[in-house]
Amino acid sequence: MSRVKAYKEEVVLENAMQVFWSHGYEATSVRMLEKEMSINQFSIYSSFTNKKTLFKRSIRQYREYVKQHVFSGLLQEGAGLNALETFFEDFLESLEVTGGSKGCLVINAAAEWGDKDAEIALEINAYYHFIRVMLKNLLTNAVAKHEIPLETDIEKQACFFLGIMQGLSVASKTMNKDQLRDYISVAITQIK
Amino acid sequence: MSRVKAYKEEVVLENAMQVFWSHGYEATSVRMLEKEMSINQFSIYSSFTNKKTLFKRSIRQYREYVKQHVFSGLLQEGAGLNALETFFEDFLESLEVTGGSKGCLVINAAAEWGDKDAEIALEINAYYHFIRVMLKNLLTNAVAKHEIPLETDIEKQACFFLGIMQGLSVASKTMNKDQLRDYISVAITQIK
DNA sequence: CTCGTTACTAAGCAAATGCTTAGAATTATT
DNA sequence: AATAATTCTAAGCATTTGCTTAGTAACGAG
Repeated sequence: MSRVKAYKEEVVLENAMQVFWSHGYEATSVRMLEKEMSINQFSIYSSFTNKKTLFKRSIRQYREYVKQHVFSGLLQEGAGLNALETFFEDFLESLEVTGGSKGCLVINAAAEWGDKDAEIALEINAYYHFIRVMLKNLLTNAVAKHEIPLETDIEKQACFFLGIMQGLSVASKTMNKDQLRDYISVAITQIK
Repeated sequence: MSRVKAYKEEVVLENAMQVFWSHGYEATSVRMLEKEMSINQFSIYSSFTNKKTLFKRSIRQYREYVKQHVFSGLLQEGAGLNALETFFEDFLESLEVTGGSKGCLVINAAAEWGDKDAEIALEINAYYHFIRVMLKNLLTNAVAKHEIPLETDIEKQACFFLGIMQGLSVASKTMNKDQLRDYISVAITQIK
């Protein structure tokens, strides 16, 4: 049935996500997108409707990305407090190479959009939900391993560490490594 | 000496700051600014050079604004842990009226700009410095009042609470009151 | 090979962007 | 009242914005 697409939506979407991640929504133009996606505007709009829809898809794509490239250690079967500490250490390590980080695409989106668009807010909350569930599993494991006290309020601590990650996302853009290390250190120490 | 300005720079700057606070840098157009500032483009450029300079001035203006309207309790002579707890409680209270908050202008700027512009990064760091100093004073008072342990690492805790505020700024845009309460509760409990 | 459907190219659209400018209006000084 | 300096009005500038469209190319089905 007719001509076939010369690109795969999943791969051009990944590229779009990277552009939005680097520049945010407003500062990303469709011209930038067509360059980085290596397709032209017609194809963008035919596959993704409009810029906002492409952005929503990028948020979902980002979630898949971090599952594989950022949170893999935290998502492993039985991951506990050690995994969390390693995650933060690795994050700090990755900083001295790059300088300031790009932060988290979704948290950047939350800062940029806030509550203004209901559909975007939905995507943001879905991402937060994913993080919170991941953290709750991890904390449950940590209790089972006796890494943290039995009476730990897991729901509460999951909200706390979600907030910590939101802080870390924006703090890592301008604050230096030592300050970030202090920040993380206090967050981890309090749960032991 | 010639014709006199029909506006005061300090008052139109305050208005400009409010627009940037509500919409961020990119999503704020010069047309929006001239409406809210009640002066036209010529006057904007003649008083503030260009959009970016106006934004930098707005960041400084915001610092003065929060000194009076947000952090007044924390800046009072001898303010300690009680003041900090009250601050967070008041913040939570203010949320159920508004729905999601606008967050902090400077933290929004950090999320939007990151490290990309050296001058903006400087303004952001100046603001962070102001917050950190305020927190250190507060924590020093708290130690003196025996509200928190004598051996408290004040530098470390100041970095921690600065991070907490960054997290709170973005979290308060989409997360609900109960989740935010959990987040704050853990942060406060750990220091006692 | 032809036909019908879909994808691609490239040009183009109106609207909005940040910023400038020519000319009129207003003021303190002389 | 005349002058010189500055502010204001409003139109206009080139460029960029998100998005569309007319024409052409590719491909599977018959």
